[in-house]
Amino acid sequence: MSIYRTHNCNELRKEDVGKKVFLSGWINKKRDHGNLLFIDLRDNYGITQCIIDRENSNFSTLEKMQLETVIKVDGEVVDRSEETVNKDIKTGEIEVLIKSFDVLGKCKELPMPIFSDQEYSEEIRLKYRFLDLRRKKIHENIILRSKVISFIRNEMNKLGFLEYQTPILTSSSPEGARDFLVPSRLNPGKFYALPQAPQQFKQLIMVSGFDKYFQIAPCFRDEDARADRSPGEFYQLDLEMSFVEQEDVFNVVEKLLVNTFKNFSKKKLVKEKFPRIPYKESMLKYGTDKPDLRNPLIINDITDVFLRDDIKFDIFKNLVKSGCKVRCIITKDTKNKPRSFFDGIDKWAKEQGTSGMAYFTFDKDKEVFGKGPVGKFFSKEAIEELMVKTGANIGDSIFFACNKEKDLEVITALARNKIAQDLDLIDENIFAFCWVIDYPMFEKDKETKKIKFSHNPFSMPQGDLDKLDFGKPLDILAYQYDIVCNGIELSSGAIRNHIPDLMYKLFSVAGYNKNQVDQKFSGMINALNYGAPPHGGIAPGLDRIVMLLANEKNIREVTMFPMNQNAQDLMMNAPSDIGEDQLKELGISLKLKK
RNA sequence: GGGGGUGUAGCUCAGUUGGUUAGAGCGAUCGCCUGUCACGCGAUAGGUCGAGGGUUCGAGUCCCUUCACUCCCGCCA
Repeated sequence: MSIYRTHNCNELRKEDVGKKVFLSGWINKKRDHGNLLFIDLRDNYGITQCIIDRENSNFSTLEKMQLETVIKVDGEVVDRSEETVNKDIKTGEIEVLIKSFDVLGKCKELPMPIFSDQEYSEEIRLKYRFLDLRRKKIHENIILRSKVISFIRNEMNKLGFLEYQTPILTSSSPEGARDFLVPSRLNPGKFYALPQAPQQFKQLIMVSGFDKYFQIAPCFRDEDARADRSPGEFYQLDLEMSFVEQEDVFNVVEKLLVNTFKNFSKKKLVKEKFPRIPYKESMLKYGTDKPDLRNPLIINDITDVFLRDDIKFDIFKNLVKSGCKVRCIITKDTKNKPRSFFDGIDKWAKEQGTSGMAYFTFDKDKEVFGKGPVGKFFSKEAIEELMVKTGANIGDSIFFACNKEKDLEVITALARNKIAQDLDLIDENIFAFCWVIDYPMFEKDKETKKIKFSHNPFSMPQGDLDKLDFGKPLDILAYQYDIVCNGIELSSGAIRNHIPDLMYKLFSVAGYNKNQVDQKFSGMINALNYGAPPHGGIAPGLDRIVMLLANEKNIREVTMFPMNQNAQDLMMNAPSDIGEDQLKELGISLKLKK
């Protein structure tokens, strides 16, 4: 038996009345009645009310104890009268009559209260993270995270995957995010990089013949933070399989995610077979490659209609002639919405730095007409064509904007969210998953205008490999796929290119010659020459999965010891200065910008 | 690198048009209280109003600079 406790703080029940017990934990709350003192004793498992009165010689010292002091209570379990039962806690039918107590850990005056639903500044929470983590909500989030991880490990094992570790100190790679670098003492002037993902290693594991790999893998990227993106480090459920096609990966991952989400959340999954949306279609219908399918609104391209002569909306017509497109969103049955709703959307769109959203409502007297400020520019026939094209009915409204395709995608995607919010169309109690598939292999860099890999340079191109047209690289699609849930990108993956010659060709399109490829990806390109199996995989972001399950908007709420937005650990004081001697040993001198 | 928000007691916040000695709740300290579970009641202490500069008879409040935190854009194969 432990010298500290016979039971934890969530264990004692009516049946235990009369038992002599030890409990240890934190003083969560005191209620001092002068001659009678209630103490809520808290540990990881729950809360037990302990009680002592003035008759006991320990009363006055216990009365003075700071909250959050760790004590051991020696007492007896006693029954509570019916009126004093607390139904909110599992131990609420009993209490522990304190005989004596010991202080196990003293506590200074607290910089932040533990027992409170208040919000606190991020700064103080992160500096005193060990206190913050005692609070109920985040304590439960972290436990949830642990349970999700162990559930996933178990599921992966059941699916025949084995977990392997890959190096943390590895080489810098030219594609992708900024690397975190680690100087090498034994190789002065040279640097390791922390892996942005175990991408090459997991492919090497396949070449090594292990068939099915997974890992709860730490990934390091030196990029700026967001609410759903930790600076520095995050975790992926990294997985890879040999002798598979896209479909095989989909089957495994759908099974895993459906089981996980069903097991840990009460929210309903809209579809257990995730819909598949080609990248191009997603950009058109949702304006983004991470569509929130809880939102029923869909974007339509109506550029053609603006070629008609009986539309007098000259601003848009002229833009269309110069190559712009027109896209719209139809809202169902919004005829009677107040003017403020429509103008609100337009005003909001202008605030987003666009030319705004035009709108009218499909209405009918003797014949159909457009009701609203710009309705008069559209003939009866033009309106009828719009209704056919968009599936709109009398009483529905149309919001539309005109711009170059890329800008138009951005604004219509934002408008789709905004309108859905205003009309309260998004069901918060569901998970809507989808696959986004058929990503283009390459894209044009906005600034340099050069061709670059749009996602993963190791992806396998689609189609007949002998007939790929490298003269039109932007038309080449890849076996590259993302999983999106409620508008959040959960993971991306691909069937990999395991054919060295093809790899060289694709890299040459992106501006790397054979030597550069050999040098930068030596381990992998070399391995592919010695009998590589066809393989593919994916890497769902673990932190984001837990965020969705815990219903949190910020990744720090599901991370035990996160850094702040400037990638500083306020509790441990990282990063920190280092001594001259350490620098000298590494052959490094600092030239800091002022 | 750029844009927005916030910064007042240990914590969470209020503070009017620029106007007397900057307030409240929680926490702390002291006192009272034997059935609370956000216990109750009374008192006390606690402030560089993020920092610096300016305007003004007078600045928590207006202006400029700067710092910190946060959200977003860029970035994140």
